[in-house]
Amino acid sequence: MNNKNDKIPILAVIGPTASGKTALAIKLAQKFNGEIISGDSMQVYKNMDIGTAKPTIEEQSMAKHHLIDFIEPDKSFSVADYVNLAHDCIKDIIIRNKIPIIAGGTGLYINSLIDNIKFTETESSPELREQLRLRIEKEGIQSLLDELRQFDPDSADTLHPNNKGRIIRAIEIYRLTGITMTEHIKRSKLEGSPYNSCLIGLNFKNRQNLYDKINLRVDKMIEQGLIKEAQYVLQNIKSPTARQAIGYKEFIPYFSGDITLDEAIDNLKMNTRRYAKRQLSWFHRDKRINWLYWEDYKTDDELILHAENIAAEFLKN
RNA sequence: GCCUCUGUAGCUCAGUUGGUAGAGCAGGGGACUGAAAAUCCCCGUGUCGGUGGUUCGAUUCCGCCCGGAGGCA
Repeated sequence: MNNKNDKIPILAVIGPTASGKTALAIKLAQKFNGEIISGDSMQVYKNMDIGTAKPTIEEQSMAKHHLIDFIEPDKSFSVADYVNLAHDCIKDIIIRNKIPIIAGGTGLYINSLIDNIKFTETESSPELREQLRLRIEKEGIQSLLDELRQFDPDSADTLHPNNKGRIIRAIEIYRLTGITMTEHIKRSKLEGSPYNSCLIGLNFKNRQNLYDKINLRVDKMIEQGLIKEAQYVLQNIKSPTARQAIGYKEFIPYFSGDITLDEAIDNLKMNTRRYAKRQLSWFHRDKRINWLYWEDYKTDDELILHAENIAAEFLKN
């Protein structure tokens, strides 16, 4: 008897940015005695509160939040770090007899966690990447593709020549571990997952409604002082990770006087919309997700009630 | 009131010496295994303002009408 009852049950609230994940996750946590584990690649960083739409102090007081606001923006952080921490987090929550609830919009992180994707021990090498980047400048991308093809023809065929980052990574992983990207992906999935997860996806039927929400939220962020926060982050933090975050990078040309504030805000809204679209692309391929659309309910409470029923049904087993 | 310019994709505009049209941006779809809020790929049918006329054929030429900008009174 090796059915799903042997597995650890976890709830997950996913969806594009500004779809209402935080609020629903808190409701579920309150209802089912749960604790929230963030599935967000940017909310892990300190000093980036407004721009990453981190749960407020008040929201954090309503439910215990994990993996938020704990790492210096100058430190590097990756999926591998995330899953290690999150697995421990889940263990801890289960021991204390509570329900783990994943909430976030970083598809790669969340899928890697719930599907128990295994990463190698070896960390990445910024030096090697820089070296390969320089080689592209000198010799062109074809040179790297030729090298890659010698040991990993599958990756060489699949990767688009313009996708330099992935090509560099495919070479890096082989040089560092002796294992090709193709082989690594295969092995990463071998173990199977210890979790049985109930995935609730939040979205709007009309894209425009999502975009209205996004635009509105950006305006709110500005009111809350995003410009000041961005100024601080851009001045004090050199790591590329923090500076590439939406809500910060858009202000670089504003602070340098190249565009107006209104232009920066418009760009921020646009980049957030595109990000939401990419998030949806990622989540759409996961057929396990129970999608709930706000327009299908007369009130927000009705959607929340429905989500609670789905979760209750799931947890019963 | 008269004169000139103008009306083409959601926006800014090309263009067709008459054979029903194309760029940029916006937007849409997709990929994704150690910086993923990153990185990358694919996608352009729209009553060519309306209506009559000339023509085998009009978005293109002509008339009238409607909308916009400027000039003269």
